[in-house]
Amino acid sequence: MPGSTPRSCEEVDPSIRVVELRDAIEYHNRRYHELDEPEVSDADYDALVVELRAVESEHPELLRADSPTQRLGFTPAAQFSAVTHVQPMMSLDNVFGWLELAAWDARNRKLLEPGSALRYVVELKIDGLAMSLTYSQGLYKRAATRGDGRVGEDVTENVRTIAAVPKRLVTGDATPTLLEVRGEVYMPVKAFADLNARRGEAGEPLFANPRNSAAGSLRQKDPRVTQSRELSFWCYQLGAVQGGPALRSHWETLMFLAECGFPVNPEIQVVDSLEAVHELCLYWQAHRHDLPYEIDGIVIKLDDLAQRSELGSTSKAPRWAIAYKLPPEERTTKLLRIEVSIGRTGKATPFAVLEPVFVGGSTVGMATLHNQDQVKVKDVRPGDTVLVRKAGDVIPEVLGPVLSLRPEGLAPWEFPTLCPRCATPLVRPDNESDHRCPNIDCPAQAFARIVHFGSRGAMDIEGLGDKSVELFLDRALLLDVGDVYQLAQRTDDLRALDRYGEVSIQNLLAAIEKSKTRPLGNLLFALNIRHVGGTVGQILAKAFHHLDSILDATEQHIAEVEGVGPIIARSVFEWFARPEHRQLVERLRVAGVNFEGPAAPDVAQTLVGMSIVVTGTLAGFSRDGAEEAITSRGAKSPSSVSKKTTALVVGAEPGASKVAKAESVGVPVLDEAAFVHLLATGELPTPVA
DNA sequence: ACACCTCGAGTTCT
DNA sequence: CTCGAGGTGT
Repeated sequence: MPGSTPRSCEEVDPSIRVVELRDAIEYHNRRYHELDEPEVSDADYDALVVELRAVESEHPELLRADSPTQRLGFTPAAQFSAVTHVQPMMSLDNVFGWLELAAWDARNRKLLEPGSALRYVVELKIDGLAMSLTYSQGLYKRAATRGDGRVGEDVTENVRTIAAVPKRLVTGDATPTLLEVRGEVYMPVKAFADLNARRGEAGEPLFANPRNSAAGSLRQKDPRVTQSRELSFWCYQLGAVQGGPALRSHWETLMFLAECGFPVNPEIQVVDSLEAVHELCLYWQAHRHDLPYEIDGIVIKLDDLAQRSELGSTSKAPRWAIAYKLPPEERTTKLLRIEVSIGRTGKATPFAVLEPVFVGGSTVGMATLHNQDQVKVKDVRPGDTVLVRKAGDVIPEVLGPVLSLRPEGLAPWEFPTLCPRCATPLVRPDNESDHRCPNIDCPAQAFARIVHFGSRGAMDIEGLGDKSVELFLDRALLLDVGDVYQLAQRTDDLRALDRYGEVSIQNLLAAIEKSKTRPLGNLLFALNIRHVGGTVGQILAKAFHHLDSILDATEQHIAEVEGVGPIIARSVFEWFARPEHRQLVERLRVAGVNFEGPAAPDVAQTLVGMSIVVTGTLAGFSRDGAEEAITSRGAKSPSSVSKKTTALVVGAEPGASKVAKAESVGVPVLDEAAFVHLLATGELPTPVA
């Protein structure tokens, strides 16, 4: 039996010893796992593995990708370093129906030689994570996420644990020296359900959907966790390749990949008419849930590789492929009851409490109904079966009742007359559509005010989220916004709370201390003045420079500010006129909160007069960071595209509606590189035809 | 008076 | 994201 020889590296040629050890470990692995007849104790087995790892780390040149130390995920990932893709991983343009699909096809035919016959490969768009796998001399070398398309994360060690990903390719005599493939890592619905069941039992938070679950499983520090998650993989595209066979069509490519040992989805089909493509799209639209994994669309690719290179790509996406997006899913569920929540300004918002239903990738239990009129227009009643969908893929929306299923004699819903929290009669002013709780001391309002005070864009106090605020209110550590800066004097009470150790207390107090330096615009936003949001807060800060100037200003004076009309002016003036608000301001002053206007701009004002909208995820900026980069250079950054928008910056996974709007009104669309250039120089890239 | 942009506010789930 | 409504320009 191999492996029983003495194990000093000095006595034995390491290159021979490595082979002995590998063979021995493989041998015992088989006895253990396949034959269920182990010959050695676990400790002896472990010793072999330890020795192999030691030899390999002393002689890295002997390390091989198919070594058991690698395959079994023993090596923890070195924390996801960045990988620049050899060929960028582009996203696909979307179409939403036959007309757009036909338009895509018509454009292709125009660009290709007249009368060319087209064949299409129709693939499922798996809802997982796009991945680039690299093989060197037929051995698994590296896995990288798509990232922003140009640079992704190195997840080699985690992906190595996925059984469906081949570690050694089955190639005949023609092993490509380098092979890069693209595919999707996903979690089968069954594995997802099992995982969540286990997590539920263990009291761990549940994953919302298989996609998030797969993403979370891949981002594990310890590959053994990834290994336990039953991830799988479909391969759908060949990337860079050196020394492979000559391929003329995508279908041939897929066959080649399958021969190499890559899992290729069995549902992939080749058809030669666009009508047939569309038929398949409609088929999958109806049968998406028959599959053991989730899909979010259909991908259509031109089969002929020569035609593909003739068509080429735009900066964003290849012309030769398109994603047929499945329409947002609609489901019916029971409307259990309608409740009313009270916001920080006292606004009473009705919302639907639903029997939880899985729609569009997550389980929905609640959905806003906006106001009384909306409830009336939709005519939804507690007890109804209602149609629910995702608006913009995220926010659940109640579309309306299924009248045929309405129980007999179901009464319309009446807006409550009393505040659900403090029982003060709700008021609805004439000509307004909102009900409000007029009681400024309503605990529901105080709660929402404090949460808002600490939120991002306002005083930005980490550790003062809704959970903590709820707890502090409950223990009377806070009554309202003004008490936040007195928390530092209540450390003994904080320590008495179960969930608060010394570290979290110090973190919270440090965050509160830091918030005292926020600029005036943030403070104004934080104060919960009606009609003063982030933007108006900045406008007022720019106009007055100091909180005391606003305190002293007349209503007319405030209304003269550009962008502030009579209604906002009155709201601001009346807010500062109230004694309890004056008192709050003095408490903030005593605590040492900064009252002064925006710091003088220390970046070049390259974007004055522009209006730049951002959508999707950028690699180098957070959402707020991008906005900050824009506004600090003198431009506006509204959240929607209009004719006046200077440019739309598109990151990964952009909002489709914004991109569509920008294209329809002719607003230039920039990628991140162009955005960076714009920030630095104020120049838009010259449009390419 | 009207059209059109913007903004505020509340919202869901991770 | 959606709705309502404020601000501005015609």
